[in-house]
Amino acid sequence: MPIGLRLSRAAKSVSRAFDDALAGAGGSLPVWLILISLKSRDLHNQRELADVVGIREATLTHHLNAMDARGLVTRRRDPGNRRIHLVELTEEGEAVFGQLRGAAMAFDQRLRRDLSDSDIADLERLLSRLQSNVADDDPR
Amino acid sequence: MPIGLRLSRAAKSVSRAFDDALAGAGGSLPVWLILISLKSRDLHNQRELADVVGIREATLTHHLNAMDARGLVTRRRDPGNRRIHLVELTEEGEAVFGQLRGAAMAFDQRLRRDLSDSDIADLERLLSRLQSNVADDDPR
DNA sequence: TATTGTTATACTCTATAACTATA
DNA sequence: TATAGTTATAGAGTATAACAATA
Repeated sequence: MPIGLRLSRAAKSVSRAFDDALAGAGGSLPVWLILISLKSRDLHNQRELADVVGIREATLTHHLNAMDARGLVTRRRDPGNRRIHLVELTEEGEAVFGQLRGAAMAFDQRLRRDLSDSDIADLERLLSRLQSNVADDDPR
Repeated sequence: MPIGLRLSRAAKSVSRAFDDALAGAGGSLPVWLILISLKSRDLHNQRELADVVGIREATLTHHLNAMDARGLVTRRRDPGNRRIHLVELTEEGEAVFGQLRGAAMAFDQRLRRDLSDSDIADLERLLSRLQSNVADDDPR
């Protein structure tokens, strides 16, 4: 079987299970990616955030609007450069982040079941290889 | 980094590149999965086809409608059990299948670049493990 | 003019529920 | 009643293009 198809099928199963886990904790994959990016990286504008998450700026705006409506984030102008919107987590946003992190960690435990550290290292190495093998054709 | 996130990111990159490759050959992932399933398996009804592809029956009907409109497949009643619709490739469907197979094989070559047979075997083993680790929660 | 982000719009994939036809 | 498939509808995620605000 083509390795792309194999990866695609595994990723579909795993992604769906992960989506379910995140949904059970009040989130979704894009919301989780946005929250964890905001928490763990020093991002200077929405363009960088969109890049990290792997989506377009307009798509990010769409998600931020929904997260704003849910009270998870606020956007305010950067006084130093008023074109830039500083995205910040609200208290509710922090709470949801904690929930999702818990769900993601539990999911990770389940995923790693029966896998040794060296298995994980192999997997990460192989996934990185695959990713770099298509990188030239995936400039998004 | 959580292994689910790592897989998710790799799969996103690879899937997008694969989608692009298939789109360049006149198809898409679901169309390719449906065509290859029809060609390589002995399926008895649409329920089985949907299962193999990993989608719902109604979702499959949606794709078959589009493929029918494009002239890739025909559906006719099974004379032995008129509830069953036999899905068959048209000449055009065969041609598109060939195109997509070519694109998929070329993509696979690119994906395997610098990977040994044993790397591929490792990857398949690890992906299978991940898949089985979430299988109980992914009955779709 | 260039940069940052939003709005408007639309597409793809997916799903659930209700339905038709057949057994 | 049960099975096979379709239709109707909707929702999530994504994208492009045109726009407004700021520099």
